[in-house]
Amino acid sequence: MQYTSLNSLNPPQQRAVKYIDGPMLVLAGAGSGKTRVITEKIAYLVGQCGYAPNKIVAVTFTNKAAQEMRHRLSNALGKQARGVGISTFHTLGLQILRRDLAMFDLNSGFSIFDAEDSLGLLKELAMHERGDEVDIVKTCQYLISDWKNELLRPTDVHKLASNPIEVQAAALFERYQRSLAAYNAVDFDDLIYRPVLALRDNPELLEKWQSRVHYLLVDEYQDTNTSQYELVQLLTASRQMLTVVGDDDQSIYAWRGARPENLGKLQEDYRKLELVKLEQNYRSTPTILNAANQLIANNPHVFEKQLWSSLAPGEPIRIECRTDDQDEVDYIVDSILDRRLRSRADLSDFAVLYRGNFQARLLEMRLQADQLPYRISGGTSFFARNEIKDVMAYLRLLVNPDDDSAFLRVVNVPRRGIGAQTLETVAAYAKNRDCGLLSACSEMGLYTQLSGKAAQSVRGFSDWLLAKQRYLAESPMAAVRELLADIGYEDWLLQNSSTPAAAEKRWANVQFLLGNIEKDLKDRDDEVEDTDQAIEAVIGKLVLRDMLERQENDEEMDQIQLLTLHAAKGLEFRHVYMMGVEERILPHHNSIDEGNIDEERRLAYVGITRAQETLTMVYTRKRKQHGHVINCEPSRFLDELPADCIHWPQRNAASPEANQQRGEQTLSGLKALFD
DNA sequence: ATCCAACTAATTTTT
DNA sequence: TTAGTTGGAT
Repeated sequence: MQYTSLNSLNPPQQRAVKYIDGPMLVLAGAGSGKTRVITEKIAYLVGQCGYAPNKIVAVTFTNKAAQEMRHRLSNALGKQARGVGISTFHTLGLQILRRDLAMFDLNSGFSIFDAEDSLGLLKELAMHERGDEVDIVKTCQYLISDWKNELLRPTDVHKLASNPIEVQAAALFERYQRSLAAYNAVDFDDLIYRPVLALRDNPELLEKWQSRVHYLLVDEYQDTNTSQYELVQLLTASRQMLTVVGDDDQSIYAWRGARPENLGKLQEDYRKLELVKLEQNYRSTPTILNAANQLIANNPHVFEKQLWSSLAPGEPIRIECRTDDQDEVDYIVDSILDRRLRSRADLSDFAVLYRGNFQARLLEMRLQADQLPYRISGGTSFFARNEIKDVMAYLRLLVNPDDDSAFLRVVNVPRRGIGAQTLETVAAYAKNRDCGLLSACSEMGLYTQLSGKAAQSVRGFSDWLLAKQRYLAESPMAAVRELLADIGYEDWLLQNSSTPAAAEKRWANVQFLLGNIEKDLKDRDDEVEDTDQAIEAVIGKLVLRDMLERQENDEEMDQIQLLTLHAAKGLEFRHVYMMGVEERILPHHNSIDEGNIDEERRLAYVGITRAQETLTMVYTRKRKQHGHVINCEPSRFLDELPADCIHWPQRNAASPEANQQRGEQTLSGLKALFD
């Protein structure tokens, strides 16, 4: 294998790729080619250093990033890329759990609860005893999640809990974990939490995984939380062979447990840590980079970094003041249309970035009125769709009869006349017998407590499901298709959708899901794996939204991109518009109150560094909020930008309020004269 | 079981 | 303002 591509790397990049003697931290500024460095390094490890592909593991946060890396690696490495373990933290954790089911008290086919399932379970546990309010339970859910990310066990938390809600959450935590175990289930956090706890106090298990991971690479390291970092540390403890890539200036997820200080902590934990900074940016004009540098210089830094670019200077950053939110949207759209003609850009070269999703609403209305195609970030993801959750719940239940969450979702889809009363009875019986709801349904004893009609429905449901379960083992796809046909799911969608067209789309979503499952099952057939467990593995992966083939260009490709600043991380666009660059929005008012302006500044930094050619920042004087008009002030971040990089015509222009005030003053002055 | 009215809360979001 | 949720009524 030839490594001509190494020559096209700049010197720091080459150093990052070629240093393989010990732990290394790559500080990769925005647009400095970090993904390229990671993939080249893997190729180098395999091609030049004799590492077996399957002894290398690369971890990312999202499936999208993992896919991208896999794709790029197969370009660099060809067939050998297949052996390299590229996965998300959660998938890696899943593998650890799956490898030693017994150690984790799990049975094959165990379920993975998503946030919704987990909230449902917590509600069940908390509200049963006391009529607690939903938002209290939600707070508990967050607390428990935080604790898991900090690797605290229920016993640790009992001592720690300081206020009443924490005490309650701590009590819930313990019962919650027990329930999950009873359901043969884990939640998302458990996928990392439980493996780490086990690796921590089980030397044999640790050694086993250390010998599986000879070299570890971690992407977006600034986003790791405590448990993820601990996993990294454990896996690399013996060999100390790791490369982590990150950028403290792009840490924008502290609010969900990320610990950017993990970057600095590496220097303490790996004494021989080698450091490389990637400061050459290949994305943006020097004007944009200077502004970004200057802005972020206001944040404290462990590692200093100066991005530079060898491109032509480029246009100044345009800062626009508009009278209100409608005017803001009109300006942006008009400006995009104008620029599209003048610089012969496609609509997809334009991105509008904002702090909160609500800001996209007006923009969407205007774009729709103008019939301009756009793509909006967020929205209900594929797996949040009801039809997908329904089918997934059926699959989960088939594979794991103890999954009560799935049972409850599915029991009346379609309506089977099994009401709340009946379910109460089943649940009570199941609790008594210490078994899952579905198992309870096949016990004779239950039917002494149910009336004829209810008993018949429940019986029918459970017998039918058990038959499908048997069928699933011999012919998974046929079983699933038959199941959906039996319940008349297509018709059910038709009845439960607003329009026939919507129903058709939802049914198409289901077909898409089935297609992906089928494909993944086939892929598994090629490799040597237990067919019996294949469907279980496929469903487990599906819950993690892994392996799903992107449903690409079902519509137009040339669309204006509408994104939150968070969603924009990692992307780039020729022309970027940042809207609502105002106090209380871009430094968000909650962050102002809590005093963490730094993360908001990083958010602005991420936004600015998305732009390749031009950047326009817009703020308004007034905007409607919750139905009321409020006055706005330009963001403090605008004042932090260097004057020679910006074009700000309306800077210090008197605001209407100031004018009005002045008017009132003269008026009162006149009054005083008369008095 | 289903539907409607009233009430509430309103950053960011992946797995 | 609006969307989503909850509780009550039919």
